[in-house]
Order: sequence, then structure tokens, then C-alpha cells
Amino acid sequence: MADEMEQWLSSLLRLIDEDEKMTERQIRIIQAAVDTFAEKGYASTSTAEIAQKAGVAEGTIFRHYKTKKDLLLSIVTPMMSKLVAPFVLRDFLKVLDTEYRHFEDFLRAAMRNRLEFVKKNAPIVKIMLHEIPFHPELRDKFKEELIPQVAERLRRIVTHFQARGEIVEMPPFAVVRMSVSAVLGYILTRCFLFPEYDWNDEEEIERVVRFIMHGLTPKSGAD
Amino acid sequence: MADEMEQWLSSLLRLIDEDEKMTERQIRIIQAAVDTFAEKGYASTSTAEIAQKAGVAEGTIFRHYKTKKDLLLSIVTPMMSKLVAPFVLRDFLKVLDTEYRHFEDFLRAAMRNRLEFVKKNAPIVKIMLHEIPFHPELRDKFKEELIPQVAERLRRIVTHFQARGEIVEMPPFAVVRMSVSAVLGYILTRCFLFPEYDWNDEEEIERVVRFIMHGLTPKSGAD
Amino acid sequence: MADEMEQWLSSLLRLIDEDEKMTERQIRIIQAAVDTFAEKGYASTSTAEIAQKAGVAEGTIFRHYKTKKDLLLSIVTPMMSKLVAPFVLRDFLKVLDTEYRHFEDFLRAAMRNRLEFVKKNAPIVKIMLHEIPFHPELRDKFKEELIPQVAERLRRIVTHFQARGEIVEMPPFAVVRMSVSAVLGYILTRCFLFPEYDWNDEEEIERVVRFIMHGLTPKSGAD
Amino acid sequence: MADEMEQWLSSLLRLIDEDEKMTERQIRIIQAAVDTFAEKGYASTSTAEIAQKAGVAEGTIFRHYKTKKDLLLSIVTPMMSKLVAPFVLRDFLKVLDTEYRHFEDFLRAAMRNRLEFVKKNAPIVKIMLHEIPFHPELRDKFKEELIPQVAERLRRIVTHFQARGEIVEMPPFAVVRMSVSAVLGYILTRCFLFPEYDWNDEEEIERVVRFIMHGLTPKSGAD
DNA sequence: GATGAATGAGCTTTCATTCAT
DNA sequence: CATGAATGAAAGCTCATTCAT
Repeated sequence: MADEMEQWLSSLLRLIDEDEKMTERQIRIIQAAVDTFAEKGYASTSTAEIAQKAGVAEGTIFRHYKTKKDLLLSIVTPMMSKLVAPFVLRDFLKVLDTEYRHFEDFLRAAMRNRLEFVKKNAPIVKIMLHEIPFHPELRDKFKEELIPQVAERLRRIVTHFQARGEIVEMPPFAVVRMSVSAVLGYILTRCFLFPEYDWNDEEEIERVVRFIMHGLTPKSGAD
Repeated sequence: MADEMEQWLSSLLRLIDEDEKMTERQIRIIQAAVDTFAEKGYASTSTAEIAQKAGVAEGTIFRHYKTKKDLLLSIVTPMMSKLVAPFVLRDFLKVLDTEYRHFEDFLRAAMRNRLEFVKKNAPIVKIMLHEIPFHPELRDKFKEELIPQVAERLRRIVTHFQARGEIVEMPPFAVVRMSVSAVLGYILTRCFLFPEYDWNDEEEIERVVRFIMHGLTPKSGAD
Repeated sequence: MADEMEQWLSSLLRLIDEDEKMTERQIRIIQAAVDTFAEKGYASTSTAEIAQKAGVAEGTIFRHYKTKKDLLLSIVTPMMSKLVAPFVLRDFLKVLDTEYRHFEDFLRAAMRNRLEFVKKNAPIVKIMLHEIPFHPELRDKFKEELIPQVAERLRRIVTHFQARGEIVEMPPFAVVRMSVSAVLGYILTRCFLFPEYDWNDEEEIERVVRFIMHGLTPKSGAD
Repeated sequence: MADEMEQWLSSLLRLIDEDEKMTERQIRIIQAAVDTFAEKGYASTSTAEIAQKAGVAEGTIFRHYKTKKDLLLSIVTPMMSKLVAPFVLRDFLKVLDTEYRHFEDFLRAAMRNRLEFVKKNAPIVKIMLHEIPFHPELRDKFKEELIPQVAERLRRIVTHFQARGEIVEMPPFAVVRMSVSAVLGYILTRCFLFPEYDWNDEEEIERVVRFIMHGLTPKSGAD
């Protein structure tokens, strides 16, 4: 079964496994819920449909998740953490000294890593994107915990490379925003807007990194 | 009333006025629908709630819009067109020769213009962002009409400035994607993620334009 | 229709009519609800059954009553007031001077009157008896409003006739309790325990009144 | 544990013990069921809640009682018998000759005895009062077995004391009804309506007995 | 014997839509 | 045109009962 299992599922299971074992039925419920939430949106998905897709009775869903909302949260909450996990690890900043000689090395690594993550967890990330704005618990966690944490870590990195003269003088958060825009612009286009297009990820990553570093202006004296 | 009217409403009215007159009741319905769809999402909004907020009977909604979905489309469809209108106007490309000496002038103007548009129409743009992926008619129009049209126009502009040596050699669509990412990154952060923050738009626009043109690397020998 | 209408219904309608008109459908809903609540108890009655008996769609019930509990309260609350109404009327005590020469005249009148009331409203009174203990709002209103009010009025009457030497010296509330026990003992036996038995109400009322006044001991020297 | 055990429980256990042994789990189930049925009513109590309060699995309840209704009956049926037991014992009438010189001695003894019984078994008696009317088996047993048996025994006692000239000439069943009303009036008020009030039972019993014998009219020539 | 996950019928409630007024 | 009462299908959820472990 592991082979057929979609990436996001084994990913999610690993997250939850650590706390408590999930029964096979629970896995089928989560699987059906993620598929359907991603396809039609949370509010337009009925518990009856999830139960049917999962091949369980409707009551079974409610034995494991008190409410439909609970089911949503049990999917979204652990993934939200994992989405930003690489940036909030305690020893994240130390890594800098040893691992990334230049800012663009860091950019390249981070972009590659998060792109793989989103590729593996596309349906859940799609659910997150759509549901976070409409559920206060999620929105608050996102705006008041995750974003600030990630932003702060990135700010330090930016400051670090600004001190080394690798990054232009500009408010660090502005640097963060623009880097993130460029990276996310590609990841979202690639995974959600045109997933069917045949992307050459390595080439595109390289392009984005170069864009972030040098912009669109041709090298002076090149013409 | 025009003074109190929210921007997006008069904007929307102008769009529809051209075709047919709207009654005052219809306006109140649209107003209530937009507010509520933006706040809770289309699927989680009941027609009863819209009717109540609009101060009309439930039946009245269905006199003007055959179904709830119709009501959504009557809001989203014209705005979708207007969102990309500046880029698909017939004489858009001519403007280039006469108006924008440099690529960054065009960027600056376009970004300023679309930012104003989103600021004025924030609730409807939010509805669009959330509903387009879940409604095939909308998704198809978006992916197969709007995006290709806009992309094509922008591609020509990029080609134009590449020919002039203002833009680095790179597949034109890649240039488009990266410029759009940077511009949208700011617009969406500013209008939806942190609308409450006190932004200095002119300054930020300038920063984004400079970022697009030169990236994050400091001028060589500048320090 | 008025002729076929059951007594408790016209009774209840009069109560509610004064505030606002009830539609014919609402009447049928109340009728079906009262019948079924009385027969099977509130908790064992489904709204589907009420709707079917009333010949309306289930949704119609919830258009008129926000919840099933609301429906119960709309039946029980006005009747609770009416059950004790004769005792809490503002001019109730004045009546004493003019109308009832002796305590037993008052007893006879009150018993006759409340017996008629319960006979006419038997199903609703049955619902009250069973539901008051399980619904805090009802229980509180009953124990902390209705009973104290009625008890206080009756206490004054008892005191009045004690002063005249018609009633034995005993704590007035004890007198009230025993009179009420005797009266209710008959009313409940007659209306709920053995309603099918062919009661001669006037004779029984007379017996109860004589019992309350003289007890079971034969007149001394009478035999 | 016997010390902490509530009165009604040891009472019920003695009833059932005679037939078959109960396991400790069964006792906990009964305990939880009685508490909850009394608090919220049979129909509003879920087997899940009983299981949880009893600290057993839901399945365990159904191992001992085929259905939820069975559980109710196993509580109510033996108590119904015991409630009227003193009056239907085979040698009940003989006792009269030897034990009670006067009717009021009998009244006093019976009232004292049944009051103690209800005090000890209050929750179960409450369940009986509420459920008997809604369950045909219980209702039939109550109306067609218990009441007739008790009534007949009491009728004979009344006839006995009427022959001795201690009780006024009146249909014996009427005497029974009025005595029972007076006695139950106190017991129910004391145990269910105002159990929190600080009652002096002996005093009240004496008052009720005197009320039954002499009514409310003061002794002639007393004023 | 005890467990508790699973069931599916049934519950109360919501909702888009219709239509007589 | 506007209304809002009525509808009934479908929603989320509960629950007594079963059964493999």
C-alpha cells in the first residue's frame, strides 16, 4: 500500500503517527476528506460524500472527529506547522554559518525544499490557502504565529547577508517580502495554476534565484 | 448616496449600467451579497442572510437572479473582465510607443493602476480569488481566456523592451511571470494579508520596480 | 371548524390571539404537537411526526418555531400562566369580601373552576406535568414565580378565614398545602388517572369540600 | 462501599439479589442509569452517557440488558412492586386486628412507612412517576394490577373502621382516595417539589393525620 | 465476560427555490 | 414587481445496537 499512497498522505501520517496511531478507517476518512475538500472546497463538501468515498458509514466520521470542522482542523493544523517548520527549527540560524556561503545558496536550497514540500502536499496546501481566511482559529494562528515567526527568521538571515554586503541596503522585511513573492510566485503557478504544464524545475529555480539577485536589467556593458 | 457608496460598488454599477439599468433593490442585493461572500465565502452564505442584509424579501433575489450561482456570476464575471481590461484593450500596444519610454515606466504605471483597482474592489477581488478555482465556468474563462490574453499582451511588451536591450535575455513568459509575481506579491500582501498596516504605497511601488529591474545585489563598487 | 375544535385549542388560541394572529398552518402544527407530546412525551416525539400529523412540511415547523424546544415553550408557557391566573389577578382578594361568605364557598368555587380548566386543557396540563421538571426555564418559572404567587394569595385567604374563626389554628401554608392536596388529588385522579370512569363531578366536589372542612370523623353523637 | 451506597441502591439490590447475583459492573450500570434517568428523563438519556458514568463500555450495558428499555424496566418493575408491597402482603389485613386500634394509628404508621420508602428511593420513584404514563407495559401493570390491589386492601380497612364508627359514612373508595390524596400530597411535596426545605416530618405527619380525621373546622365551642 | 469501533437509521435543522397573494 | 410562507431535499450529527477482538 505504501507505494500507492499519495505523498501528502504519508507525509500527514508521519505527522500524526508520532502522537497516536491512526486506524486504517481513519486514514481512509482523511484521504477522502482531503481529496474532496481540495476539489470542491470545505463548505461544499458533505460528510455523506466523504463517508461514501472513504467507504465507511457516516457515523464513523463523527466517532473520530466530533464535528466536520474538527476534521478540517485535524488536516490543516499539523500541515500549517510543517509548512513553515524548516524556518522555525531552533538551530535554523546556525545552519547559515556552516552551510550557505552566499545568500543565493540559501535561496536556492529553500526554494527547492519548499517546492518539493508543496508538490508532495498540494491538495492540503490548496485547502489551507482557501480555508485559512474563513476560519478565525486558522487565520489567527497563521497571521499571529506562523508568519511572524518565519518573517523574523528570514529577517535575521537577510540582515546577516546585508552585513556581508551581499544584499542591497533596504528594510530587511522588504527584502523578505520580495524574495518570498518571487519564490511563491513560481511555486503557486507551478503547483496550482498550471500543474499540467511540463516544468523544468531546476531551470526555473535557477532563473528565479538569478532574478532575485540581479533583476531584469542586463549586465552593464553586455550589449 | 453616491458619496457613501463604496468604491467597488460604483465601479461594478458602471460596468453593468452600460448594459441595463439596475433597480435600487438590485443594488442593495449585490451590495449585501458581495459583503457576505467576501466575509464568509460563497458556499457558507445563505440567500436568507443576503436578503436580510439587503432589506428585501428572499423571493426578490430570485426574481433578479435565477439561482444563487447566477448572483455570484453576475458579480464575478464583469469584474474578471475589468481586472484585466487595461491589458486587453485593443489599442493597448500602441500606447507603448507613445507613452512609456522605458520598461520601468510601464511597470510603475501598471502597478500603480492595478493596485488602485484592487484597493477599490477588494471584496470582489477576494471573492474572485476564492471562487474561481471551484467553479468550472469561471476557472475556464480565467485560465483559457483572461490569462492567455494578458500574458500575450505582456509578452509583446517584454519582447519590445528586450529588443531595446532594457530587459535581460530570457524567455519572455518567464519575464512576465517574474514581474507579475513581484507586483502581485505586493498588491495581495497589502490588500489582503495586512490591509490594516499603514502602507506607503508610492515608496513600496518604487521599491518593487527597482527590485524587478535590479534585484537584490548591491551596485558593484557602490559600497 | 370551531365546533370540532378541541377545548384546549380554542383556549390556547385565545391566549395567543391577543398578541398576534396565528395562521391556519400554525394552528395545525400546535394541534399535532400537543397531541403527540401528550401521548409520547416531548423527547420521544420527532418533528417529522408532528409535521406529518399536521399535514405540513417539516421545514414549515422551523419557519414558525426556531427549534423544537421553542415549539414546546410556546405551548407550555402561556398555559402555565393561565393555570394559575385566577389566583394572581390583581383584584382576586377583594372578591373575597363580596363574594365568598365562607371558606367552603371559596373552596367549592375554586375547585369547580380549576377542574373545568384542567378538563378543557387536559393534554397541555399533562405535558406541563411531565416537562416542567426537565426544563430549567420552566422549572424555575414554576417554582420561583407561579407557586410562590399562588401560595401567597391563598395564604392571605386562609388568614382571613382563620381570623373569622372558620379555619383551625395551624400555619397558613400548611392549611394551603392540605387544601390543595385534597383538591388536586381529585382533579388529577379524575382527569389523568381514570378519565374513562363516569364521574359525577358535583357530588365529588361536594365530598372533597366536606372532607377538607370536617375530615373523616363522624359527627359526634350523630350515630 | 456499603456505607457510601445510596439508600435506593441497596434497596434495589436486595430486591434483585434474591433472584440472581449482580456483578459489580451491573451495579454501576444501574446506579448510573438511575441517576441519569432521574435527572434528564429516560428518553433524553443516551446509553453512551450511562456507560461513561458507570465507567464501563457501551457494549457491556447490552450484555446485561437486551435493550435500553430493558434497563429501564429492570429498574422500575421491582420498585413498583415494592412501592405497594406493604399493602398487598398476604397477611396485611390480619395485622389490623392486632396492631392498629384506631384508623388514625394505621394512617400514621402507613404514612410514616411510605414516606421513609420514598425518601430512600426518591430517584427511582421520580423515574416511575415520569415513565409509567408513557410505557404501556408499565401503565397497564400500574392501573390494572397495583392500584386495584392496593385500593381493595385499603377499602377493606376503611370498611372495618367504618363498621366501628370511626369513619364517616361515605363510599369506601372515596375515603381511600381522600386519605391517599392527603398523604401523597405531603410525600410528593416534601420529596420532589421542595426537597431542599427543612421539613419536620413527625410534626407534618401528625398534622396530616389530624387533618384527615378532623378537617380544617375548629372544634365547636373552641372559640 | 468485556470492549469499543462500526453501523445506519433517524434526528433536528438549514436552505435554495417556488408560487399564491 | 415584491413578498414571504411553504416546501422537501439534504445537511450535520446522535444514538441504540451489533460484533470481532
